[in-house]
Amino acid sequence: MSVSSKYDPVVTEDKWYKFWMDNGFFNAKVNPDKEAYSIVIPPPNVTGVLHMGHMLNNTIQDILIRKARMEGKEACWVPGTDHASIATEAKVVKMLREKGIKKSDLSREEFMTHAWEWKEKYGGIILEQLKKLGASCDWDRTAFTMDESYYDAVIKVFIDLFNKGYIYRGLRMINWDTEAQTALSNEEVVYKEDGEKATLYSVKYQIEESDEFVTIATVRPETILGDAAIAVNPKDDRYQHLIGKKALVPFINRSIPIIADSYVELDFGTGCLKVTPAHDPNDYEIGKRHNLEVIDTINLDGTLNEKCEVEKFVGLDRFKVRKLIVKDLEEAGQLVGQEDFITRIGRSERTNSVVEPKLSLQWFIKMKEISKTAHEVVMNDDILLHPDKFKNTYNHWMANVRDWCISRQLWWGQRIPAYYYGSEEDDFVVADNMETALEMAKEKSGNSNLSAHDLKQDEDVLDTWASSWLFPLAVFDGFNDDCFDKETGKIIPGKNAELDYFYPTSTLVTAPEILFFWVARMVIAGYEYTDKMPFKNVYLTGIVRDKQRRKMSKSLGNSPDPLDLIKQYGADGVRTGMLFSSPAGNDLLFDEKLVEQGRNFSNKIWNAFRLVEGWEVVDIEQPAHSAFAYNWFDNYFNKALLELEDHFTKYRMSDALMTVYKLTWNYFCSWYLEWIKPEYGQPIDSTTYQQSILLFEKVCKILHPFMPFITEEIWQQINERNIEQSLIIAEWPKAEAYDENLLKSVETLFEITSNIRNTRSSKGISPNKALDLSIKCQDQEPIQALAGSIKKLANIDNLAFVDAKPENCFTFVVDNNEYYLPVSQEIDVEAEKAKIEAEIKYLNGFIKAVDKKLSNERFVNNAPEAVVGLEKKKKSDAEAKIAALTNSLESL
RNA sequence: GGGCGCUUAGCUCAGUUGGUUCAGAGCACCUCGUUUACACCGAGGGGGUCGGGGGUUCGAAUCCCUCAGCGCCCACCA
Repeated sequence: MSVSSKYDPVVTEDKWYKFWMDNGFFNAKVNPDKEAYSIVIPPPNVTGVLHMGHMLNNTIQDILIRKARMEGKEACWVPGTDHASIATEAKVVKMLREKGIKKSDLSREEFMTHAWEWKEKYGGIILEQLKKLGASCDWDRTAFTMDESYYDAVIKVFIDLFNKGYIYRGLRMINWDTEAQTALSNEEVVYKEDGEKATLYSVKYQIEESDEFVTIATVRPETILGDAAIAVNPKDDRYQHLIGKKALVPFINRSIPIIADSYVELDFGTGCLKVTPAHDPNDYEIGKRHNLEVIDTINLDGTLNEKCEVEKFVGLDRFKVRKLIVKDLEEAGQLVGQEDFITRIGRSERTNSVVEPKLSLQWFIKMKEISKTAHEVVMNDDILLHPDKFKNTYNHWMANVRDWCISRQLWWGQRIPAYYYGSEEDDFVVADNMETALEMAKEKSGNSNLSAHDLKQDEDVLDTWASSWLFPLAVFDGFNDDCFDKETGKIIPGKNAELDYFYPTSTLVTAPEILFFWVARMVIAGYEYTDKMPFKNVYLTGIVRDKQRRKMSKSLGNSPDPLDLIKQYGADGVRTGMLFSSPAGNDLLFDEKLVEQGRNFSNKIWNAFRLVEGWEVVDIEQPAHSAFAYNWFDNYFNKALLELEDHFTKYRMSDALMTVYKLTWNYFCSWYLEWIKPEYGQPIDSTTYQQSILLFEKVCKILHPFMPFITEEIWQQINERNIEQSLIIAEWPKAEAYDENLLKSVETLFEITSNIRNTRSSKGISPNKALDLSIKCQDQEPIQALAGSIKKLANIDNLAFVDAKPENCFTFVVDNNEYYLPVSQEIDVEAEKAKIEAEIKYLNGFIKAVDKKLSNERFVNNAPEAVVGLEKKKKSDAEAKIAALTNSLESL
C-alpha cells in the first residue's frame, strides 16, 4: 500500500482551506429560498494573538456553522475585531515610548495616525490564525469596531440615547489612574490576591470647644485635609454624647460635624470613621445622605491642590504628603498609634499605579429602564443560556444593574459627540458634526454670535463595550441612513435586506466572564433598536486552564502556542482534543494528551480509509453476513444520529463529539469493518464495497463539522467529485427510524462474540486459531440468522446445534442458550465448575433481593404495575439463566 | 457580608419526571498480542455505593435538613 499509515495533516489542511475559500463556500448572502443561520464572532482584540480560549470558542462556532451549512441553511459567520481602546492605546503608547516619543508631545491627530499605522501592521493577525484552525468565516464581512460605518453607528446611538434621555453627564466616584490619567472601569482595577501591606494610623481629632478628643483610624492620612465629617454608628453607646457636636480637622482646624450613620461598624477600629466624600466611594455615599461638603484635595496627577489648605503640601504627590503628614501628626501629638495592616489596594491593570477614587464628570447610560426587556427575555427563556445555571447570575446582575459609565479618557476610540460652548456644566450640545452642533448651541445658549471657535468637542472617547454592544446590528449595517430612523430611534424593518435576513442571529458563543459586559448589553441594544433579540441561544464556554486548574496566562507561561499544536497534531486533532472535555460552562482542563487523542482519532479514520481504498473489488456474490452487517450499521447509524441531534439541540458539544467518536471508532471500525472485511488476500464483492463507501460517506458527513480537513480529504478521494459535490456543502443526513429488534439481535451477536474472544483470551487460545462452536438452544432460528456473522467475527470454523454438551469444551451462556467451544486441550474441570458456580451464586443473591421486594406488600401495592412487572421478569430471567447454568454444570 | 452552584471510578465528566442488572462514558491503569488498515493499534480485564450524617418514601446518586470541602458572581471595613 502506497499511502502512509500515518495521517499527515500538513499536506491536506492548507490545500482544502484554499479550496473552500476559492470556491466561496464560506460566503453567505440573502437567499429567500433558504433559512438563515448566522453567528457573529465575539470580536477579539485587534492587537491580540490567538490563545487557547479562542481555540475552544471558535471551534465550537465553526462546528455549529458547518453543520448548519450542511443542513442547507444559509450559514453566515461574521468575523471581526474589536478596537479594544485601553489595551490598544496602551500598546501604542508603549511602542511610541520605545521610539522615544511621548504621547503628551503628540496632538490627538498625530497620535491617531500612529495608532492606525499600528493597527494596520499588527491588527488582525488573530484572524489569520483562525484560518489555520479551519474557521469557515465569511471573511468578506470582516468587521472592525472602528470602521467608518461602525464608528457612525456608535455615534448615532450615542446621540439617540442622549435624545431619549438615557445618557447623562454626572459626577461620579470613579477609579482614577493618576499615571495614565484616565478613568478605569471596575474590571480594569486589579487587586493582589492576599492583599497588600499598609499602615493603619490612629489619629485623634479635637472636639470643638472642648478638650476631649475622638480617635479615628485611616490608611490614607493624606485625605484628612478633605474630611467633611466624623461618623459613628447610631447605636454606639460610647459616642452618643458626641453626635451633633463638631470636631476639628488637624492642622487646619476646619470644623466638621460628628454624625451618626449605620454604615459605620461598631467593632472595627475605634468605631469612629473619618468621612472624606471626595476620595472614597462609601464616604461619598455617606456625604450624600448627610449633605456634606465635597472637598476635592487631589489633582488628576495625584498631587494635592490648594483645597487642602496646607501650602507646603500643594503640588506634592499624595504618597509624599502621607509621609509628611504622619510626621506632623506625630509632632503635634495627634498620632496615637500605627499598626501594620493587610488591605486590598486597587491598582491599575495597565500601569500598576494605585487607583484613586475620584469624583469626576463622566458620561453615563441610565440602565434600569432600558434593560428591563433584556432582563425579562432571559428570565422567561425567550433567550436561552447554555448552561442555564447562568440565568441566576444574569438575574442577579440585571436586578441590581447600575448606571454604565461610558466615557474613557483616551484617544483611541469613538470620540464623544458632545460640544461645549460655555463654562457651566450644562453648556453643551450633542450632535454628529460641528455645523449642527453650532446651530444647536446658538439656539440653546440664545447667543447667535457663537462661532465654531467657541465650540470644543469633548476630549473623551467611549468605552469599547459601548461599540461592541452593537455588533450583531452593526455588522449588517443596521444603522445606515436608509434603515435607521433618527426620529423614532428604531431600525425600520424592510429597509435593510441583510439585517432582515440574518438578524436575529442564531447562536452566540462566548465566555461567561463577559456575560454582562457584552452579552447583556447586546440584548439591551437589540431590543432598544429592533424590538428583537440579537440571538436566540447563548453558549457559554468555560475557561481553559492547565492541568493544575491554573488559568492559562502569558506570565505563567503555561499556555501552549495554538499554532504549534496545530502543526504538531493537525487542526482536526486540536479541535477534537479541545472538545473531548469541555461541557458547556465548565472549565476545560487542557492537557496535551487530549490533543494527542484527537490526533489518534484522525489516524484511526485515516487507516479505515486506507483499508477500504486498498480492496480489490470484483463482481461476486455478496456474503449474507456482509448484507446483514450493512443493514445493521445503517440502522445503528440512525440511532446514533438521533442521539447526536439531541446533543446538538441541548448544546452538549462534548457529548455530541463522543457520540460520533464512538460511532466511528467502536462501531464502524471495530465492528462493521471487521465484519465485512474479506479474508487476507481476497477481493471484496462490489455490493459490499459500494455499501461500505456509502456508510463511510455518511460517517464523514457527521464527522465533518468536528474534523473538516481529514473528512474533506477522504471524501474527495473516496469518490470522483465535482466542486458542487464537496463535503463542506454535502447534505447532512436525516435521522430515520431504525429497527430496534435488529439492533437487539446484533447485541446478542456481539455478546456471543465477546464471550468467545474472552474464552480465547483467558485460555490462551490465539485469535488466529479457528474453533468450532456448538449451541444448545430452544429456538434455533434467531441464532441461525447470526451464524455467518458469528463465524466471521469470532473466527469460528463449524457451527452446529446440539442437544447435549459435547466432550471437552468450554461453556458460556447468552440469553439462556448454552454455547460450547470444544478444544483439544485438557479442560480444568474444577476451574470451569468454580466459574459457573460463582455465577449461579451471584444470580441467587440477585433473586433473593428481587424476592424481598416482591414479598413486600407495600411495594407491590404502591409501585406502578410496570415496575412490579419488571421485577417479576428480572426474577424469571435470572431463574432461566440459573437453569441453563446448572444444566451445563451437571454435564461437566 | 449577600447571592448562586458544585462534590459520582486514578483524572475529566454523563446520569432527563425518584423505579429495568442504574451505578455509566472517555482517558489513564493491568493482562495478552509484532494478525493480513491502524502499536497514534487490537482483544480482554480490574476499579466507585454516588463528600459525611440524618430524614421523607414500598423504593434515593436523584427529594428535604444538616455538617464539611471547593468554585463562581456581586458588594466590600475605614
